[in-house]
Formats: sequence, C-alpha cells, structure tokens
Amino acid sequence: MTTPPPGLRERKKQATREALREAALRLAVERGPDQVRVEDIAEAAGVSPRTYNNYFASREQAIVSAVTADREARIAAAVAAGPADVRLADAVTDAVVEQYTDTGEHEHRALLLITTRPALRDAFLDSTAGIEPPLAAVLAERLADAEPHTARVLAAGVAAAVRIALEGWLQPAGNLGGGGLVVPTGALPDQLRATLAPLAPAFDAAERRPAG
Amino acid sequence: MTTPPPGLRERKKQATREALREAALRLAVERGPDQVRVEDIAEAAGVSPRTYNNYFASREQAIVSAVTADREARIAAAVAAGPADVRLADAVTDAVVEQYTDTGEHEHRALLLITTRPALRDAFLDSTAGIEPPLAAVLAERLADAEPHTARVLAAGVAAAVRIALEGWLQPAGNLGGGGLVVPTGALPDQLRATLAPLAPAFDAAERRPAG
DNA sequence: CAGGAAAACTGCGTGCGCGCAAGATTGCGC
DNA sequence: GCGCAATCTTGCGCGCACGCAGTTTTCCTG
Repeated sequence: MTTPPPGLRERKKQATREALREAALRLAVERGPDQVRVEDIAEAAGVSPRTYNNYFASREQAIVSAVTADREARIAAAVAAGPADVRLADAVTDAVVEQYTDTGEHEHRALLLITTRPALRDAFLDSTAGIEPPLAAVLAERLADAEPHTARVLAAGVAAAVRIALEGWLQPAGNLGGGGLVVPTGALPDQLRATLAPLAPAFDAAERRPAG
Repeated sequence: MTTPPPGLRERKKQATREALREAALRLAVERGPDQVRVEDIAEAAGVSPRTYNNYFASREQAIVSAVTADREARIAAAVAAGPADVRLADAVTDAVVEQYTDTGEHEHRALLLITTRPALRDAFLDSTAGIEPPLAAVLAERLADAEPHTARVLAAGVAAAVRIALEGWLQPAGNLGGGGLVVPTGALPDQLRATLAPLAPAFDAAERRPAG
C-alpha cells in the first residue's frame, strides 16, 4: 500500500509539476517576481497556460512550491520513521525543525526573494497549511485509539504553530500592537521550538490517555 | 483606548459593509448563490462593483459574512468576560460552543444555503481563521507571563479545531480514506467539544506553568 | 467658518481563476 | 495486439481581483 509501482502516468504528471516549479522559480529570479506572467511560466515548461493551473492555483504558489518542494511529505515521513518509544511531541518537533533547517544554497537565494515580495510571503506562509493532511494521517496511526478528530486537531495545531514561527521569523523587528515587548527574533529553529512547545502537553495527553 | 468615539467616517464604512452583507445574503437566498454577480450585490447596496471588493475579497465572503457577522469578536469578548478562576480551557470551549449554537431563524435558513454550495462551504470554513487574532489578544492577557507566542499558537489551535468540527458537521456521512470507521456526525456542540478537548491539556499547561 | 490634507469612491484596463466541452494519450482487460 | 474506459490536456469564454489615476467626500485645524 505504501508504494505500488508509480505508473508512467503519475510520473509524467510529477515531471510536469517539477518543470513548472523550476521554470517559475528561474524566471522569478531572473527578471523579478512581478515581471513573470503565468503565460511565461507555462511556455517555459512547455504546457498551455490552462494546464498551468491544473497544478497551481496562483502564480505565487508555483514559485513558492519550488522552495517548499514537498516538505510536508518529508515531515510526515520523518515522524513515521521515528522509533515508537520517544515522545510523540519530540518526534514531531524534531521532524519539523529538521525539515525547515535548510542548508541549500539554492533555497537560500529563493528565500531572500520570497521575503521581499508580500504576495510571495503570504503564499509561503499559506503553504504551511499543507502540513496538516499528511501529518494527520501519520498521527492517526500513532494515536489509533484516540478520539477520531484528535490527530487532525493536533496536526492543524502544528501547522498553525509553524506558520506563526515563520511569521515571526520573517519580521525583522516589527512592533506589535499592545504593550508587548518584542522578542529579538531568534533563529528559525528556536522560533519553531518555541511555538511548538505549547502544544507538547496536548500530544502527551493524547498519547497517554488513548480514548479520553 | 478601547472605544475612542467611532467617528462618522468609520460608521459610514460599517454601514456600507452591512449593506453589502445584507444585499449579498438576500440576493443569494432569493435567486440562488450562483445567480448573483458582484455587480448585482454592489447595485443592491448602492455602490460600484469596484467598491465592493474594497470590503470583500470574494463573492462568497460577503454572503458568509452575513451569517458569521462578527462571531469572532463575540467569542473573544465572552472569554474576556468569564471569571478568572475557571479553567481557561473551559472558558474558551464554552464561549465557542455558545457562539456557534445559534438560535436565529434567519441564520438557520442561510446555513442551509451554505451547506449546499461547495464554494460557500469553503468560505464558511475559511471564516474560522478569523477567530485567531481577537482570541489571541484575549489569551495573551490571561497568559501574560507565558512565552510570547503561546497565546497565538493556542488561538490558532482553537481556530483549527473549530474548522475541523465544522467540516465534520457539514459532512452528511462521507467515507474517509483509510480503515477508520466514521462517527455518526453528532450535533455541532458535541463536535466542537470533541475537537477542542485535545487542546485542553495545552491550555492547562500554559496556565499552570507561566514562563516554561 | 474656511482651507487643506487624508481617504474613500469611481472608471478603465489587464491578467488570472476556472467551468465547459472536445481532442489526445495512457492504462487495462480480453 | 486491440479496442474501451479513464484521464489528462487544450481552446474558448466569462467573471472576478486589482493596480492606476482622477474626482468627490470627509475630517481636522486655524
């Protein structure tokens, strides 16, 4: 059930998706994100503009997707691969931190681009929502005995926490409304651990008390 | 700081928003949601189509907004109004359940409309994201000593939980992927309590251990 | 009460998201 | 091998989102 031979059909589909990703990022870097039209991306990838948004809903999604790749799936896989005797909260936190601690030069350059344009920034933050479905599936296995929705709620919580961490990380030193003093915006791994920490007790409880 | 006299400008703005809300809902009910164009809504509200999307990003948002009103603000207000000696988790849960347990005949009719059309259903579910900001502000007061992001993460978790509850509630008896048996889709208050329950330990921990 | 700045509304033009129906391509069973 | 069913791709067209520049309205200050 895990990997029935992919099939040529699906492979071509992924190839097209990859071509669009690559074309979108390349053109965005070359001429600036605002100077790239969907028509250009489609042409560079060798498909029609109409086909383009069978794969991506917006222009920004394609560019961000090139950076994001399928980080969501990798997070879920990392959690699934972890041994069953460690705290679920730790497994999830480590998986998330690891997958967001990129070392790629290629990625770093693109991230600089993303932080510049608000539209790309938003699309980047929205991409965190994609974490929920695969993570929920993995959590459902670990928490098989728990209430049905628990896995989804926890996965959604993680996605939200990641989003908040990224928001904080992308903000240079913006002032927040209210009298709160602003934290000096540490490194991304620290931000991620900080936002995921409040959810740990929920994971522990779900793990410990299967069926509430 | 709470209520500096609203000012005529802001009041007219809210009046226009309300007119658009009302017009959108009325037309949607009268002739069916798909037979309503932005131009029609704008005309009924006495503004130009261009002005329309200074208030709402999409056609569906306006219709949903008429049902949602400002439920987010009421939830936050209910939490803030609650006594300080009850568990924060309970206060939040009760506030959410109460605000989603509508009794309005007007609302009920509109909800029937929303459940029908997928686009409206999606917009309705998306509206839950609006819970986060006001709720986070209220939680930040209660958890003043905690780590800065904790309130936001918890608020986002609540928003996600509500969304999941609504998703489950809107599904008649759809079959889920995997071998899970489907819960008979109870009443909305039960669904909300079920999805909020897993977050309770996180609230307790945040309340108990202020600064981690 | 008058002047000026700020902000909201409007018209116009362009590009995008997406439904629809027809054509092309793949995969499967006989 | 061969045809059939499923699905992906494409052209077409409509409605919407949004930037831009100009006009009108509102608000504040002297």
